[in-house]
Amino acid sequence: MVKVRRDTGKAVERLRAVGLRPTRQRVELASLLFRNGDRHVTAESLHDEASGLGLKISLATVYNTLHQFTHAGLLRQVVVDASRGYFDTNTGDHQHFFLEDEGTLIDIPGEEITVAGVPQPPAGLSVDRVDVVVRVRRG
Amino acid sequence: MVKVRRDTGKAVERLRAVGLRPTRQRVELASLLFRNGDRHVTAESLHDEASGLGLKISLATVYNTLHQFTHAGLLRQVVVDASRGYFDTNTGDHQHFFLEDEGTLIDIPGEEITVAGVPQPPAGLSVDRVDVVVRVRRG
DNA sequence: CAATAGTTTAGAACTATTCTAAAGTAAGAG
DNA sequence: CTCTTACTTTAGAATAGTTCTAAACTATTG
Ligand SMILES: [Mn+2]
Ligand SMILES: [Mn+2]
Ligand SMILES: [Zn+2]
Ligand SMILES: [Zn+2]
Repeated sequence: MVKVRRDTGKAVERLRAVGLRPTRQRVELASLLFRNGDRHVTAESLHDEASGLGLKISLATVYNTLHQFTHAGLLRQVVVDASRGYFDTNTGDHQHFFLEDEGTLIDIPGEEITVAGVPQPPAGLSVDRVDVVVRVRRG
Repeated sequence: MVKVRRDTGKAVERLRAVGLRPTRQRVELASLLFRNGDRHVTAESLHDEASGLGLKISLATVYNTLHQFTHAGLLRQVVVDASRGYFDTNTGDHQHFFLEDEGTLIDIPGEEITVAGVPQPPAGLSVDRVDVVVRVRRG
């Protein structure tokens, strides 16, 4: 008989696959982040969520973990707000609606949206990525 | 005989036109910002520039002034970096290259670049603006 | 188990930005 | 002009998000 608290197995595998030790904290955060579909979190929102579920983890570790996951390719960062950093579990080609009133992000699939007419970058530089943010408000 | 230290007259007019008192500090900053073509500044870069020219102005006033100019429609803000806020003297329709290594912005005219296929925003919300950031690096 | 490299964390430190409240100044009235 | 007042500037304190430090802890391997 195996005792399973949560769907922790997949998280452990996922961590091992990218060369990260499956510590309790990393497994718990990975479970929260990758359980369902795509998510957009800030360090503090994720920390609050974990704390609210009774998980014991420091904010510093949440920051460390989000960066490690990002460097491992499990997450990407999204810049939409000068005062908060967002992390996105969807690392594929896509763009965002940003609800300025709520501070929330909604994905726009990469197949739906297109950017045309990007001029050639200045000499010696190459395009790293093209980000589109559609800012929306009530009204 | 009129003593003119700088091209200060246009700045004074511009401030009066938007209902801002032409104080020494606002006139000096407006002169720096709007003298030549388009500029992209951070509060600190503008403060450094002013200080370097021997102008006496506090960083708090630079922040105040940049926000007042923005609210008056003389500037707009650009979000490209989670750790710094940029202000843009070009308030027209355009997008940006962001040189991630240097932290500098280059305009892309609005007529050159196009975004197609933006889905309808969620119910009750309307599009405020669409921002495109083309992130470029050496290589 | 023991040894060790990697990890977590409390709290200090940092950085960009905003706030406070006291001193200074532009603008209109007289 | 000069007075009066509302607006402005500013030094320094305060915030907020994030990173750093270094000491305690733990996953992994032999
Ligand atoms: Mn990083
Ligand atoms: Mn503002
Ligand atoms: Zn996304
Ligand atoms: Zn611009």
